[in-house]
Amino acid sequence: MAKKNPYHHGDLREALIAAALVILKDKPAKNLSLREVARQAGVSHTAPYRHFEDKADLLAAVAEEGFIEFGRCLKAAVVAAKAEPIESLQATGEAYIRYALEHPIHFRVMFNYCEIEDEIEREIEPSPNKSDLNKSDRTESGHPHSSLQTTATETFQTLVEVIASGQSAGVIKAGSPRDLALGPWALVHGLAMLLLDGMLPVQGESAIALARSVIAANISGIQQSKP
Amino acid sequence: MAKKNPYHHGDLREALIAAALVILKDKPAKNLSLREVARQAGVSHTAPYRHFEDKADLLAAVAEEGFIEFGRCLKAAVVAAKAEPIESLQATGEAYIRYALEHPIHFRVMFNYCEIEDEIEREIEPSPNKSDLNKSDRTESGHPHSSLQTTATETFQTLVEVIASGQSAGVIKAGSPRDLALGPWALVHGLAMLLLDGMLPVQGESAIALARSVIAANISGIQQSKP
DNA sequence: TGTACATCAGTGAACGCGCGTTCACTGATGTAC
DNA sequence: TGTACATCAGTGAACGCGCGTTCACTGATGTAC
Repeated sequence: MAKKNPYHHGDLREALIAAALVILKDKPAKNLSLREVARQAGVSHTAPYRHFEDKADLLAAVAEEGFIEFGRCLKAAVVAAKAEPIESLQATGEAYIRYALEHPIHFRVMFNYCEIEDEIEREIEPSPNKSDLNKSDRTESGHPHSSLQTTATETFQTLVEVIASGQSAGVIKAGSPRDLALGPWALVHGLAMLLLDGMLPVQGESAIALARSVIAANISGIQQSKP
Repeated sequence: MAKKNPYHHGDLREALIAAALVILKDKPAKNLSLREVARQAGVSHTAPYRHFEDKADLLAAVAEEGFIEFGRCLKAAVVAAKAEPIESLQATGEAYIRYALEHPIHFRVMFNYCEIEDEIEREIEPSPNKSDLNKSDRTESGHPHSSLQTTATETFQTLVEVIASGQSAGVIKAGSPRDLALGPWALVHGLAMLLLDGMLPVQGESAIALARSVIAANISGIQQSKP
């Protein structure tokens, strides 16, 4: 119904995340303030505190949203490649790059988040009697936002499973699937970072094409050599 | 001679860079303020302005220092590997990882710098009559700190040259050396990032060992297949 | 259906803080004579 | 060797700003009776 100025927003939490994304479009990941987010969302500067503990909490929400969609993209790529492991590996790599290029804001928040988190932890840790600091939305591991870590790890699992099924099919060489997955992962991750940082003189679809060939070369390095 | 409290510092510029590195050890790359750097260096908070235009200028100096040492490490690796191109490639990759792990602060500043720079540029650009903004220490390209970009590009050249010499020796497959270099570069870069961000459950020498095997697999993907 | 009340999302004034930046200054150092 | 002066690195008070955080509040909504 979208009333003009409703006192109650409806879904301010989502609106704040959306506002953060708008702001992050214009300025680099850091430096965004909760006040600015509130301003962008058109609410008072204290309203965000009803939904997020602090800035890191908001960014964690952005990152989590990102990881969920990211995981969806990677899995979709595997599905689209049917049961062909090598094809799946190639498709997953491309999907990785494509996601990074199409959602640069999310991607940066997702993978630069640890820095912010480190800082928060350092600020908290000085007083070691932590029992009174255990806020309700912290998970049991004691690590704030470790559900985020879990999501990230699960995403990587997609790749590990593809490798494992490639080994079963005899097209990928033997070894720990985790270790074997690391190469492709690092490759696409590094490529994504370099592309986002503008270190490479390519953009758009030609960046995808470049990624495709680089990924292909990398995959051939872990393939089972044919007799 | 180290007088107690000399009015003139001697080499405040270097001292400020060193102070920044100390601060960056404790807190993530962002958020450091020139005031804090001055405090750490034991000078008044306006003193840094004698040597750096602003925070980005100081960070650019850190990054440049990093790139110089980084380039030195990579070239040393090539030299140590004599004229063996595959060996050189492997050694360069290892040196890349080793540098990142041993100089995490520099490495992060070097490769996250673009974000800061973007922000600075956006702040400057709104007024398009740029002639009065051309500070003397900006290079002719108009891009602030583009000497930094140059240094970064030159560093990458080390890798391209190794690829090219590998092609001459017939041990690396044909194609644009630049494109072929991109895979190994992205791989080691991504690996370095993932390691620094603590996304992988390895540390120290075992991280190097892991890197070694991942790099080896990657190299085999661009080798000339033997008849 | 109406009334009374609890709940809680969002408000806005107020605070203290660290920051970047300015500006007139101070005092060490180098140089000309 | 001594004096006078220019230079400029570093000082410290002052400013305005946006931030995070607090706190008593307001008013919309849901529920019990």
